[in-house]
Amino acid sequence: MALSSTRTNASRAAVLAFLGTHGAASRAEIARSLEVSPALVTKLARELLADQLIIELTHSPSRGGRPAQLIGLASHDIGAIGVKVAPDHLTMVEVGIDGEVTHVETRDFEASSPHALATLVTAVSEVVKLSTRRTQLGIGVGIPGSVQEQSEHSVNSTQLGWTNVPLGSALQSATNLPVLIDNNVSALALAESLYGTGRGHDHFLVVTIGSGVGAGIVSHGSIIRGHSGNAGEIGHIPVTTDGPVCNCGATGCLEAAIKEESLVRQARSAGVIGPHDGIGALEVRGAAGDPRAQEVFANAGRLFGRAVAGVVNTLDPEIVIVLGEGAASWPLWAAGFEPAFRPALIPQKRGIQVVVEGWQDDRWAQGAACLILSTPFDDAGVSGKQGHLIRERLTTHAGAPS
Amino acid sequence: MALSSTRTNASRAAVLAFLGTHGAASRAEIARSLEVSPALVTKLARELLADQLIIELTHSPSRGGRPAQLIGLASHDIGAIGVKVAPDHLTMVEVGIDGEVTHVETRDFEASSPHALATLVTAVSEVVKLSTRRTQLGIGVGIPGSVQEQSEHSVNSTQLGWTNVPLGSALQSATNLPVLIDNNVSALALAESLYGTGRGHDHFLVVTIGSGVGAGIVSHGSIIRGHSGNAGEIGHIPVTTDGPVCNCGATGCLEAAIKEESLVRQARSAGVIGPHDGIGALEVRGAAGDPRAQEVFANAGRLFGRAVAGVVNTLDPEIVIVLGEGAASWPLWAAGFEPAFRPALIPQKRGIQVVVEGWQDDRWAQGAACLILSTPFDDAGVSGKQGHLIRERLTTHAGAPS
DNA sequence: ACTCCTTTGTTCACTCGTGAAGTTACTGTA
DNA sequence: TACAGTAACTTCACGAGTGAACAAAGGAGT
Repeated sequence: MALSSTRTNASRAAVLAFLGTHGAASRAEIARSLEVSPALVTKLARELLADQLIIELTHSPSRGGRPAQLIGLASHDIGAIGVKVAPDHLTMVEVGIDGEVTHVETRDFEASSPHALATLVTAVSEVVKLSTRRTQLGIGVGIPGSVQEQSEHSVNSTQLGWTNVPLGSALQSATNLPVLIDNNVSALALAESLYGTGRGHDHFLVVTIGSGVGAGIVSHGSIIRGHSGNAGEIGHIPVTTDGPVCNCGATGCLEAAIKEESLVRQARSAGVIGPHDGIGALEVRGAAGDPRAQEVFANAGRLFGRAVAGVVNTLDPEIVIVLGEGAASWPLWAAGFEPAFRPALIPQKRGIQVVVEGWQDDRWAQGAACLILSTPFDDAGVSGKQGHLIRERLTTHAGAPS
Repeated sequence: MALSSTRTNASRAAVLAFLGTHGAASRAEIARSLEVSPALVTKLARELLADQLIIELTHSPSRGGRPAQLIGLASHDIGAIGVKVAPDHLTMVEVGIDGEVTHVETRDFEASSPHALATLVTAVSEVVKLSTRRTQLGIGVGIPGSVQEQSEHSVNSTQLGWTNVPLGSALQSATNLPVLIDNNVSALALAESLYGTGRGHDHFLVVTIGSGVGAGIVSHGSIIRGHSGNAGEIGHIPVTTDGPVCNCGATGCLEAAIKEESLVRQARSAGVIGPHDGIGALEVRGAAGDPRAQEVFANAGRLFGRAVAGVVNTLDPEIVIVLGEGAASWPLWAAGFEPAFRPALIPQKRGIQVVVEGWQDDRWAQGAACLILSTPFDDAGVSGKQGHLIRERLTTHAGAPS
């Protein structure tokens, strides 16, 4: 076994990952989805069967031809760890290879503390240790910021106040698992394309609203990261000529105008909520029918709508997915969003579908875990050495108990 | 030969195209640029030498190791035709495989005429017939609009008033050459990445100003086209809440505010130029120092700067290239552009390079020709059957005269 | 029951491309 | 002048993946 581990056999891993994310499938279906020849899938399936990594299931009813022989994973006891790093808390999840979250854990965290890195490593290590799953493929981390050298170590994030923090190598040496780190919204987009609404769409946009504003861009089936990993920073699209000064230094940024903190400030100074009330109180007011509260959201919706329209015109996605803490109060946003958004699109795009997803807090962390689960599909090998390790774990340790 | 033509040998074509676009190079350099192994280049070079498609040139001086043996194309008498289709005129060029324009021809054209298609086909056929070049790889066409099914036939363009015009098949059957059609700005971006400033950059933005406003997006080395081929329509980013009604039906579109026609209208109603003067007169006024004319351009520059800043924040390109008829008067635009653009960027991007290219009118058509010249590099085979034909022509007909 | 059609899955010969190891031909240094 | 260092190129054995042809297993119409 030690000798044969040199050959990584990328497509073996891809087949396993496909069966995990998609569920049982026929050889023909796998070949079509992974865009390889049926001949290859036959060969791979034979090998994987011999290694007891997959099993043959029932035949599915024929649709005018030979009925398909479904194959599925021999063991679903495979998964990954996902970590969301926020300025004030950590969320860690364990997910199965089918994307389902099986364990959630949230802890307070102070990103600006000098012990932040050590605290994070300890917390993640504990989650790894506590896991009952037989095989963990790796640890995915989503951060509000960018990563130098995709899949490599150092992390930069203005929101966290981190510059060149060697998060990757620290986690890796502590847990002995492969580690991938990426921007949190990009990770979310990845999750949508594997398990969510983005499935089957080659071009879509994930936009998030909440404590910040961001976008994950999927084009031609893969994530757009940009030259320095900063793609998707739609929070700093200029939308007004006045408005508050953003912490990026500019005036009129989308984010400065519509992030939660800003909505709260507007509402407080207008006397809609008390000087110590937060976004929750504002939402309650709006839902209860207070027109001044509703106007705060509607105004944010209008600005957001115009900005997103610009992005849609520029990138031509097939659908737009709205996510984030703020999505919970979308009905309030929508009053301003829809009338601002649609008319500002080019005519061909005015019918574009906008999907608002119910928000669960663990979604970010689940997205981070998808960094791991999606590597086997990464033809270009962007994930480099870590990706290699993940594929190796998948094709080696994922067999049925013998 | 007929038998061996079944194997297309994609990388043979890629090597030839690389030598054409890049100039003579060593095997090692080719391997690095095309991201293949040196072993493969050795093998391919041997074959191509045997077929007399390439020749060995001088050794280049060593830089501390074995000196590189340069190889170059046996014949540079290879080229392509590029066609720019505008509402009122056609520009056709012949370019060499090195990207140089060797022949230009412009004709009046009425896109809305019922005979438009026939006229276009005749004009292009004549250029093909007149060509003295021994091998034409194909015909590239750039249109202001989108193409259904990349590399296939039918064309949609609101600017031309065309819906599902079978331009591709018409040109192909008339000339018996491979034909590729694409959006004109995307084609321009392709030209920049092959022969221009974009060379060596994996992420850049080409923005054009003039009778319209558009963008070509290159990300991770390839053109972003979007779900329905409409990516890059930055002309309809909303930038003002008032402003003239755009012909897309919306109010406040970038294009409606800053296209030439709009600048002229503003200048006329302000009395800066006479009621029958055009953009040329306005530029002369501005260059001569008329502050009112300068303000028209500066205002356009401001709007443009803010919009482009939003796009840069969203896509994180490495450089921005400004092109188009309007680029000739860039100094006038710049007065408004720079102070609006830089501060609106996220801090990491404030140093981004903006390159303004001197404008030649045949540039669009040259870009279109690059659709043909770039196909050998198209790994994914987006260009489909036509791409196949082009590669075949390149590896078959491109030999030295025997 | 028979034929035709459709779709799935398999076999086989073959090409493309690679990694590893070695060879060639220079520059720079003791 | 010998030696190490460096980079370009070559050879070779091997694996991954494919196209083409075929076999298998059903449905639908007659």
